[in-house]
Amino acid sequence: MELTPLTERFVLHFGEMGSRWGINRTVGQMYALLFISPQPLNADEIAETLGFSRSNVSMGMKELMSWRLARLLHRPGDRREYFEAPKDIWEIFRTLAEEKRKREIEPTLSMLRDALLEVPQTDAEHHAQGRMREMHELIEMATVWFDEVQRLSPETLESLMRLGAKVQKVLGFTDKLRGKD
Amino acid sequence: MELTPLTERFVLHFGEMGSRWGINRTVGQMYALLFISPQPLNADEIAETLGFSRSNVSMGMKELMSWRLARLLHRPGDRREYFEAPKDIWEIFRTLAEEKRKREIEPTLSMLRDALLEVPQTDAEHHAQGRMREMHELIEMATVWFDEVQRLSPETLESLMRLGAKVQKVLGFTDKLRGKD
DNA sequence: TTATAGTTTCAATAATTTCTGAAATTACAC
DNA sequence: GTGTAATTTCAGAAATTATTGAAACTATAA
Repeated sequence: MELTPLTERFVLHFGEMGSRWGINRTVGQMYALLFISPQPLNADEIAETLGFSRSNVSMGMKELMSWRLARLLHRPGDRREYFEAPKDIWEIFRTLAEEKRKREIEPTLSMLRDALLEVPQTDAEHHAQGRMREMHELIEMATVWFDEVQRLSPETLESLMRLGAKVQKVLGFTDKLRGKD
Repeated sequence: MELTPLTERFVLHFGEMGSRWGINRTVGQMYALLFISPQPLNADEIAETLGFSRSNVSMGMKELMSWRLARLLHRPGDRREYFEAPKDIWEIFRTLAEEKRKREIEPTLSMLRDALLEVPQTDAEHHAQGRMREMHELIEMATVWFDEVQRLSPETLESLMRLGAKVQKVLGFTDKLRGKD
């Protein structure tokens, strides 16, 4: 498969951004390629298009599958494995949020929970525990919120998002909006 | 400054998680230390407590300041620079979200905007552009939403969060809740 | 079975990132 | 100004992470 200028730009960008997003360059490119591909691709096509080794593609796809950003499928009469990226952009959004939460938030939440069970031995520990409690409460609240909101249908979520800050008015909350900084 | 077992655990955890969060181990530890410290610390104290080189602390603090997760202050009669982490947990949350958006989302949004201006030359490009449009729309919507909601006071935001999915009921939206997968 | 296409593993190495110590710079007190 | 404490810079060393190619493994067709 040949990349057109437009698709190449997209793929290269995902490669560059990969490191900021916590995946590596080649995995970022592989995902971008799957995302824009009109049909599932097999590992050789991916390796050939992007110019990576076959083994790198194998490992990269494993990683993408662990993020649930790629799935495996087979075509009748072809024993190679094909990969595709989930189509529904809302599903991708949710999946990504779930995986990030599992990897980047849960471990910390769990560490905080443990730390809060300890009996502080010094003033310093007492203070530190207070800070940890604040952190724990915020993260806990945000994740519970996320859990609940995630169960809404994409349509409702979209309406809610489009409502934005106006939700506050509609609900009759009183609030002073913050200035731009 | 000596770390107690409780604070050491917290600091080491932030070091470990650092790489998943896009900062490195030592910067993660530095932030954790500042976060739980009851008073501002100078660079030597940080270096000594965590066992890093003085120059590493200098670079680390620069990075934390670029994330607005640390700020500089001076004490009368002491010419060293002291650092502290913002106290308000909501402010931290907002700051982090803003910085992540700037670094991890804006560049992609901008690439997508450019790509969507191009006239597709082939079927493949046409399809790819369609996918990019979906991605762009979702990100755009989410960031506009975030902009607006961010202007709410922490109190309102907290009420809203505690409302969770019930917001949908209160607003009279009809929606079927999604099962747990 | 066996042959072989397809996939994965893994040790070696390439590339990148992190961290340090020494030198340079800056800021302040005298 | 000069001297010194504090900070930053930066080149190289150390550590980590990414990538490859060859070998091992697996599944299927003949």
